[in-house]
Amino acid sequence: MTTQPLTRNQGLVFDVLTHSEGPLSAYSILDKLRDDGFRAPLQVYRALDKLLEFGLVHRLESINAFVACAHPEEGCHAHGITAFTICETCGKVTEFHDHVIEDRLKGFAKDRNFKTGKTTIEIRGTCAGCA
Amino acid sequence: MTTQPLTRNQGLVFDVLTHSEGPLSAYSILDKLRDDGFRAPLQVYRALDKLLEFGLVHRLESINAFVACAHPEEGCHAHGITAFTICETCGKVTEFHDHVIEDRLKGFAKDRNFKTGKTTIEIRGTCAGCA
DNA sequence: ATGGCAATGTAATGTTATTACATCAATTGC
DNA sequence: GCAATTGATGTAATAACATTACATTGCCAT
Ligand SMILES: [Zn+2]
Ligand SMILES: [Zn+2]
Ligand SMILES: [Zn+2]
Ligand SMILES: [Zn+2]
Repeated sequence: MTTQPLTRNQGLVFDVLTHSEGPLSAYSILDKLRDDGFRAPLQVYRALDKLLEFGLVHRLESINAFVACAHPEEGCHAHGITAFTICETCGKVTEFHDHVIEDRLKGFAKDRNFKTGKTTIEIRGTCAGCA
Repeated sequence: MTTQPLTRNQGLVFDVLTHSEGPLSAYSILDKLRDDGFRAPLQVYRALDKLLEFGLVHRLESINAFVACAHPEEGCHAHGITAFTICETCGKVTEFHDHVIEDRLKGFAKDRNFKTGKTTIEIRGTCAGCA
């Protein structure tokens, strides 16, 4: 896999996400980068778009937030469908991959001639530490 | 299952969704109900909250939209986890339930003592008719 | 009748995301 | 070298989605 060098803005955003305890909204990323010259949401969204494309970051649809990939060495694209648990108390996110689920979803789509684009699997609840 | 009688606002919102070809955003529901006296987003969101609670409507997290349940007689709560395919071309939504996927997700959560709340499964892509 | 409760009306505000347009920097082809 | 192209950036404005706050209404049980 050929790794793209990140631009300054992409690097800054990725760094913020990597060092964050949990997922962040685009606007909280913006706030954290004010001192680095960020002024507008678009600077964040543009960087995020690229990072998503590279497989370095995931978007959590159910909470409108972004999180660094758990194994960015590979870029997550190699691993097929990504699923998440999201703790609603502490914000902790766990990323996992399940081939049975993936095969099942692919089978359903294939049976109906549905051409799959992006698949979202997110479990919201309470993690072991917060129970 | 005991069916709640819907209030006027709940009934109007449910009716709009039931007669819609595809999913609708809260604000487009609002627009369709102007003539019925709706003035503010909150009227829609409050009705939607109840309809979601009753299992008559689903929220599609990945597109910020709402859709009537495919089998509202039962209330969808009886059927466990609900998954969707969403056509990005025509907007068509198909609802399905898969016990293998459900068991697999429950197993993952149980293994980690993660207490599951709501689970989202959404496949975005292109339906057979739009391919 | 009245106290409690769910639903409603309305305004204001907060949060998330995109459009539009100008500028800058690196690369390519001549 | 130098125009043309391409990708990234800066900035402002606006659109789209959702919630908070507070007043009011209608209903039901005591
Ligand atoms: Zn990942
Ligand atoms: Zn937690
Ligand atoms: Zn349903
Ligand atoms: Zn379609």
